[in-house]
Amino acid sequence: MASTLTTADPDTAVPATTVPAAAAPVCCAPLVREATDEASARDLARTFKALGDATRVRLLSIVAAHDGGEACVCDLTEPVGLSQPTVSHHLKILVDAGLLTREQRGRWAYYSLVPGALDRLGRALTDVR
Amino acid sequence: MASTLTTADPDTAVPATTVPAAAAPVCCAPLVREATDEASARDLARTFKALGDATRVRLLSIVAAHDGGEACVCDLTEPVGLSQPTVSHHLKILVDAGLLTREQRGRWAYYSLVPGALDRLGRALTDVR
DNA sequence: GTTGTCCATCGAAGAACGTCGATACGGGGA
DNA sequence: TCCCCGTATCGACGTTCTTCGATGGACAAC
Repeated sequence: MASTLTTADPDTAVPATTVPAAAAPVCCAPLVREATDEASARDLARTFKALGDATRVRLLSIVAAHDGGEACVCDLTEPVGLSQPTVSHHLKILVDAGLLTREQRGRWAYYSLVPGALDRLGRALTDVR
Repeated sequence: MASTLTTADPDTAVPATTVPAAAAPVCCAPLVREATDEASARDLARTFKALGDATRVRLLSIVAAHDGGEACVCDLTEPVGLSQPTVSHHLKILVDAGLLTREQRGRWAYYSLVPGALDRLGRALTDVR
């Protein structure tokens, strides 16, 4: 007890751990007023986890700052000071998170930012406010 | 080879792995045009890592949506369905990341969002573009 | 003073992560 | 055709993370 005396917990807290989605009781839901549901939180966390490593942040930044907004693996191993397999591993994580795209051209694999990905993520952050 | 023919790598890439900071060659640095340096990347990644867990995203959201924008631990254990020590642990991580503040009032510890933290983080994201 | 409640810390167990060397695949050039 | 070069994948190792139960400290009520 004492957990239900501060707000209307029985409305959302009790089923919040198991409720899948849906609902949207009233119109124009005020941002994330009723707290992000479990599925959305998992999706958001998945993307943030991809950015939760200094090497990957640097890779993203280097790719963005590179000529034409794209770079191959051979351009990235030296700046981050890691082995080629490790860089490939990090790039795959960024691709899986929807932040980078991979395009094979001849022998080289070129990575570039997904256009609206970072903006969308940034907007999700200000929504949680 | 082949790694230096696409851009001016020798200018920044070679010492980029060891250079601490400073520099700022010209005025008004164009956002993160020359790629985020190692220290900034580490700071950013530290914050993103704090958001890289679904439980912590939900905690942040629940706190924000709570009455007065604050909540005590007893309000949070039930919605996320985890033990009290685990919730305390996650809250500490969010506080250490500068996303939440803790205020002790009587027996209760109230957590609330740090005002500009999420906005600042969101702006850092759009800057990397 | 004693008891009960709220919360943080401690120690441990299991899972996940970052990194590497070795290896395999695939396309270009000789 | 054969070899070289750029990447991805595999297996392994050490570290970090998530979670729990148990414990201890602080405050309020009796």
